[in-house]
Amino acid sequence: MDNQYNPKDVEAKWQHIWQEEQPFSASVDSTKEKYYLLEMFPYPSGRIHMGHVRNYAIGDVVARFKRMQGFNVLHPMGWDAFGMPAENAAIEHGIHPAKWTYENIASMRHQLKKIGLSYDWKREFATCDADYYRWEQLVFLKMFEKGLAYKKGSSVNWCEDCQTVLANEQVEDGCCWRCHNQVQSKELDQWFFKITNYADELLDWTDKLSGWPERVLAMQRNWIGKSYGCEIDFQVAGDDEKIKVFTTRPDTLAGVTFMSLAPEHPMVEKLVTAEQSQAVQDFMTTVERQDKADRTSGDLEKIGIFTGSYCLNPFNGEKIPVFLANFVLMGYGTGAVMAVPAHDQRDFEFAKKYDLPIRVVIQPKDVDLVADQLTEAYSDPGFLVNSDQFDGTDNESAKEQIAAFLDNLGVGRKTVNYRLRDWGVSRQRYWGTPIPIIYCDDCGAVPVPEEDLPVVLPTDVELTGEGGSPLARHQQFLQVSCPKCGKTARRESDTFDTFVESSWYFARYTCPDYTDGPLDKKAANYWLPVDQYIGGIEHAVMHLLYARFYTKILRDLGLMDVDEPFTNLLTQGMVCKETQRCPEHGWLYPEQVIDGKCELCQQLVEQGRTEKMSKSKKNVIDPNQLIDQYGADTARLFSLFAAPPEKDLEWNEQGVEGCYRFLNRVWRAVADNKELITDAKVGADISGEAADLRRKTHQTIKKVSEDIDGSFHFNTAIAAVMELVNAIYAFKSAKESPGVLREALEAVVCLLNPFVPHICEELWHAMGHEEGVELSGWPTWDEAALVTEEISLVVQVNGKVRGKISVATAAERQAIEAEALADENVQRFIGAKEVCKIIVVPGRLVNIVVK
RNA sequence: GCGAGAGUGGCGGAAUUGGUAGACGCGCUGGUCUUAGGAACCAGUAUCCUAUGAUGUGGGGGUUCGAGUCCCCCCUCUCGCACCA
Repeated sequence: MDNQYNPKDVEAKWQHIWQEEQPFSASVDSTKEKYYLLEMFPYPSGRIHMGHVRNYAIGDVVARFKRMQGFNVLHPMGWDAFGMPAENAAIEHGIHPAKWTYENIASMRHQLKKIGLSYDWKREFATCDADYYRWEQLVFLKMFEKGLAYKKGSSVNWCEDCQTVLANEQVEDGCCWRCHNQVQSKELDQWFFKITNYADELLDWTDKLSGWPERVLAMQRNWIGKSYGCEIDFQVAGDDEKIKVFTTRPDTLAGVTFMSLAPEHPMVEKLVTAEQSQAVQDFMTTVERQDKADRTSGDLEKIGIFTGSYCLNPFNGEKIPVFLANFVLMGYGTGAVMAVPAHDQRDFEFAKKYDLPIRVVIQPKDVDLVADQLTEAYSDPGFLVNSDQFDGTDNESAKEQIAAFLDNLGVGRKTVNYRLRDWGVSRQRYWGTPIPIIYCDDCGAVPVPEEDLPVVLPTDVELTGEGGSPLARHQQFLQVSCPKCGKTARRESDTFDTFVESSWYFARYTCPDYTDGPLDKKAANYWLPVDQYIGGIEHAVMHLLYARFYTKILRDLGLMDVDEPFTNLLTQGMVCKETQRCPEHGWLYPEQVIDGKCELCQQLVEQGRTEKMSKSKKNVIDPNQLIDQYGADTARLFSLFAAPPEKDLEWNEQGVEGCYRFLNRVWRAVADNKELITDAKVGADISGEAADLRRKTHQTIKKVSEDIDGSFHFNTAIAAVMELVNAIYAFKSAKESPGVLREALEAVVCLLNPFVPHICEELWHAMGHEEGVELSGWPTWDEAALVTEEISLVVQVNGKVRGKISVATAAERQAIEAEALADENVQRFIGAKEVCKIIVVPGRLVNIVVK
């Protein structure tokens, strides 16, 4: 072997071998315990960035570790290939989205292979492959059949100039990102998935996903937003119509002094009287303007307007005014709120502003609330007052009793409300999965017959960014005959939200080549659920919730038998770097700064905050350059060593060099001792320095095993191996005990293999092994080697360290106490004081308590 | 405002059940070897101090023989949600 560590040659060699021999391809084997490891697949933007390197390095550690432990590991990779950037590239550069996407995939695949990740590349697919999305179309048809996919009107951002629908991220300050025209809202008929049917199951399982970070579960619970309450009908005065409200506080019903409706409420037109018509018009204009301007800004002033109508409180028949209020949302509850100013802060502020009555109906025990002296709403528990037969009842039981009372009268009922809305999946875009529906004037929305799938996305389109989706103008695509009646019909031109593809790709990896349906049930049931899923926290709600929902859909369609897709979830932190700025040239790339000066004008560079690596701030490190300079193993090692996976990682060039130095040390440790350790065995009786190194070796095996397994403390695992390497360098009895040295070196190579696989394979073979290091298995520690004859204990006097003693491992308590008391410095601190207690913590310390 | 998490040397970060605070790495200091070194190796590196001594894990209380760790109050920061009726 070479005396010099040369990462380029070593990495090229092993990557070639892995390419040829495919040692990481997995197959169903019911005799072995499976382990499905998955990292969130990337969008093929064209370039790998440091966030990817970190994400995939973390995953690869687990994959290689589990494989060494003997698990049957599935570790696939693919491409989340539909989406807007491909269309934008087409508009800007005239490249077809398909060409752009597949070229990006090819270059990113090449980059990923240079990192040396242990993927089963045979399972790779892109979601824009018709072989993938055809099954998504089939699942959609089944969902349509079961009423889980349905159509309803919904508004989108619309640019009149470009004649196109805009995604939220294409709207900047209420204007179109391309032409800066004011964005309008437009009502379109769109497809929805009935995720609300699964709201309870999705919520209930959040208590059972013990392998997920608590904050992700909290975010999902919050998102689902289940609340228990009551729906109450308020009769409109002088009319048959009723206004339905949802409230979580039926106990405050007697305190209702007005009603607030969302400005978009369907009954508004009917309720507004002639006298109020102009005022309401003005109000509506204000609110519309506000809506756009305030989407990004914070608090909004609470404003409202009287409709001129009244409704009746079903509890006491009181006539109360109906207002429109800007803070009432049509999307939550029923879009109408019974206002109780004494006990709800928003209602309180509103009542104060418009001089509406306030009536206290909940009294706390200790203070006496007086309506016109309140400075804020009282929303804590208490007893009912001003509520007729319910006076004196505590408000918690009053919730039940009043709900029952209303139910009896037929004007109210207990209900459950969710913040979660159904999932809108229609996108007026080209680069996505076509929705397999045909519209017929006579038959309505007709599903494409299964045998006609896939509905293939046509490639002969022109993207201009104007005039809406190219599919909506593509006559050959649009014109079909109705599958039911044969008449001329029109194909759906919308495509799916790309979150649909990412909601089941993990299942398709278990059987990517299956041609008889979306999933090979046997393979899916063997591999799923994913044992460990790894990705960014930014997907905490949308992607992860949709994937959970879709899993339940696939289960209920009988395609597989799992309830939840991901048993354990790891959300890794961002990769950050210090920003640098030139007073004249703005943000600078790291390589533009030479000795703290701007390369363009020699001015002193200002050091900015450490922020997430991003092109716009130019605080980026290109993984390709890094790998060229130091090799993939160094890049991997640094991203695993500098911070625990779930925390943000601060990039530091000197830290990278430190990792490179460490790998050099490891290399030399083997190279320098190669002859000496050939065929060396651990001797029968070893003592002194050799026993110490052997203990260190086995301690390290234990520590690294425990740090990786389950807890992902990669940084401390690597630190432990560094200590072992330091011990190897300090070992002076190599000639006498080459076997102990060999054992230590082999441990280093095995333990490091999941982190830096190229160098480890090379060193493993250099040490004379025929088989690969992965096949050698994960090393196990020998408890006997951990035992020492003597241990060192700390002696404290009143909790402060005053000395150190060395005692036999098996020493009795009495002997330890005596030894501790005999220590000279300890005696000095005891002095004339009385020893009242001696605490002995085995293996740790002795604490002498004196008075 | 609500929810979640965090605050430890010059820096990134370590510290099972409460049990030697600062592992490991970076940086820095000194040394060895070298024509030279930004290579390699060795030693040192929380603060104060003459000290075998005192202080020290955001601040203030408390529990304990003993608190970075447990309890109470407060401060700061990060993330998520935000008029949710």
